[in-house]
Amino acid sequence: MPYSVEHKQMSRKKIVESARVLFNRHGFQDVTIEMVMAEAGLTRGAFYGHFPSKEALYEAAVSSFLMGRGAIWREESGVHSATSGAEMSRRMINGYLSSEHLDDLDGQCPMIALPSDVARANPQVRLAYQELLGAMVGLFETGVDSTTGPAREQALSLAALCVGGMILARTLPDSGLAEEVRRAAFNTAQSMTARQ
Amino acid sequence: MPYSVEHKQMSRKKIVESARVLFNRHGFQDVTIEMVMAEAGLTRGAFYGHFPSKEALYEAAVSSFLMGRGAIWREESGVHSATSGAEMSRRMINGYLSSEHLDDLDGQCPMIALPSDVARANPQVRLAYQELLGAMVGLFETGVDSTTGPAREQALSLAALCVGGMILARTLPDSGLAEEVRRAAFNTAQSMTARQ
DNA sequence: TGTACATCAGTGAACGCGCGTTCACTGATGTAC
DNA sequence: TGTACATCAGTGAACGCGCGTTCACTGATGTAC
Repeated sequence: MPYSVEHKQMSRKKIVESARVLFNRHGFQDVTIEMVMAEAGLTRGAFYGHFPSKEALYEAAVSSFLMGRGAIWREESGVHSATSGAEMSRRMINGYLSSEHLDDLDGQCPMIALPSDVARANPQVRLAYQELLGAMVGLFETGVDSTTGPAREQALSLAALCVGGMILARTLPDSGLAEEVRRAAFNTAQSMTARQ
Repeated sequence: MPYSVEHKQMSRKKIVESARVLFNRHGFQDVTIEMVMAEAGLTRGAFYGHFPSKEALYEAAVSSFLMGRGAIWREESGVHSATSGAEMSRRMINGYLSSEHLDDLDGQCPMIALPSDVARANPQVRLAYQELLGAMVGLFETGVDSTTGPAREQALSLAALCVGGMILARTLPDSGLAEEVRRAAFNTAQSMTARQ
């Protein structure tokens, strides 16, 4: 047998990782397979040994966020400790609507980086996006102020506020205004968590 | 002199209108100049008599929303009548977060249709986007519940909620979940307007 | 231990196609006289 | 009023370039004997 299976899996992982970063920064269409493969230390032709098409890579890249940084975030929010839902939500909002996240073009959440790209992509890609939202809403559901309205409704709105605030802040050319939007969303989002 | 100046302006208007609809539906990159010109009843070559480049058309298309349907919306919200700020905001939210707006791929607000495209476009295009947001925030500023926090902060958050909710609803492949997000954002947004 | 061989991840040149842009030309309009 | 002419919006073929995808080939790995 040639090489080891692990070797090929390692290449695949590098390709997905490069793709996630490049797609986040430049969007789906402006990134070429050549760019992704070069970033992964390989050449163009090898790509089709790992993925059937560029769109298949897109799906893998969006999904990978959930297992990568998304998992770290949930961990840091206290998902596996005895942290209350409200405290978890506050921590998540703290990270998600932070200026660090706004500046992190490479590592940002794909929900912020790629909304209109994904809206026009195939169903698999959109499903990967939906799973990201599902993870966020699931966390928020345990931490919103349910005296104001149904917890699920509050959680969905809170997610829309977080994602929407960051998308707007990312898109506005006036960085002062962008920062103002981020801060406003941050404050309002925090006020939607249960106080205790 | 050949033709009339009005004739050329009419062509230009048709081009921008076709572009706005097509960009809204397919995004910037998937729309070709050929498609835009065909929709406007012209041929490819004529384009460069009106615009120096495809990006220049992009800017014009985003801007045109403000003068077109955007103006109608503000009118319908009661901008020029004696309607209270809160009532105006409620009407705007009613239209913006409506299921009709969610289904209107051609006529929708570009803030929803094109966020990640615009985020990577040139500063002029981003400025056109910013002006759309500015118009929305300006209207909301007079109508939010300012007992909860500064009116401007509330207005910015409300805009983020409206735009974010619609972007998510548009992107999710599960239309049931999409509708749930739209409804949640709608209810939360309405509850953020001043009651009186 | 050493040599022949099979496997297959990766290489890199080439193919096809599409699209933004250019440009020489057309023909409708309306002015000049 | 009628005819020649200047203007320029629009036409459509062609150009160039880039990128997704294909494919014949290479060479490193490790097994067979």
